[in-house]
Amino acid sequence: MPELPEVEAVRRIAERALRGRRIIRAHLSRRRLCAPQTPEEFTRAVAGRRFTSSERRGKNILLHFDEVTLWIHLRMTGRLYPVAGPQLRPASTSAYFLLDDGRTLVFEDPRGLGVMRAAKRDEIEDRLSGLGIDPLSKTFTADALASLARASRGAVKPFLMDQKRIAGLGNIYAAEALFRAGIDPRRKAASLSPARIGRLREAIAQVLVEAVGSAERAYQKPGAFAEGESFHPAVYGREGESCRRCGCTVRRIRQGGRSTYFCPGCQR
DNA sequence: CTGCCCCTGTAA
DNA sequence: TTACAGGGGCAG
Repeated sequence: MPELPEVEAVRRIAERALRGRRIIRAHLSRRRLCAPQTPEEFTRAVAGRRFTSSERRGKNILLHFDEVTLWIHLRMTGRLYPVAGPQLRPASTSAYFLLDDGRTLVFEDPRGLGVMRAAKRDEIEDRLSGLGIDPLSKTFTADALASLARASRGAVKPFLMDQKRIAGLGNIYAAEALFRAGIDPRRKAASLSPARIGRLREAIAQVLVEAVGSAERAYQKPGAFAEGESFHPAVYGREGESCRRCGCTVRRIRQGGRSTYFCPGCQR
């Protein structure tokens, strides 16, 4: 579920819950979550730590504490959110952190693909050093996108989802950005004209900023971790429906083992 | 690049 | 029952 906008919203919410706080203790009920670290090593590493700051790198969340950094990747179905007390965490919780103000930070993950690790900041930084440009950063310029595109050989949609080039775009927002830029997802990234690269860069930034806002609003609603509550995709998940802009039927194809949705009328 | 894997839930 | 799901790592 989470791409950059959802991850950024989760980070902001976690930051607010953790500011000025200390972790009393942690509990993990799914060993794989922190592998190869053992749950014992993990919980010992974070117990008693005081929160200092947080950051996001692509779809990764880094929570810095004195002496230790907590790295979290939500993958497909991970959820991280604070609840008022320990008794309020749901049965599907795979980890939780008791805070010194009585609240609990819950990590829920029905599919169990999410990952977490507690380690020194440098070690975490090393692991993330291969990530590409964050599309919300100032360095994500048309020139930067152009040089990345020139170096690629494949279709633009899988190109946009490659975290080593651009960090944070996933299946939904890659498709939505291409729709806004009017680009066929099957086109070779290297074949895009400078004008189209410029439009694509703009579309990416625009769709992500919009979606961060929606995600934050959706997550803040009590009880609802409902996704896409306010963000309405133009093409994603709309196979067979008509394009709201040109009326053509939205198509679904496969690229890199995943569904790509696009409008054959608007995207060329 | 593609295909397969990880794991569980949900819808057709 | 099968296909698919917004993640990524791996081998080929």
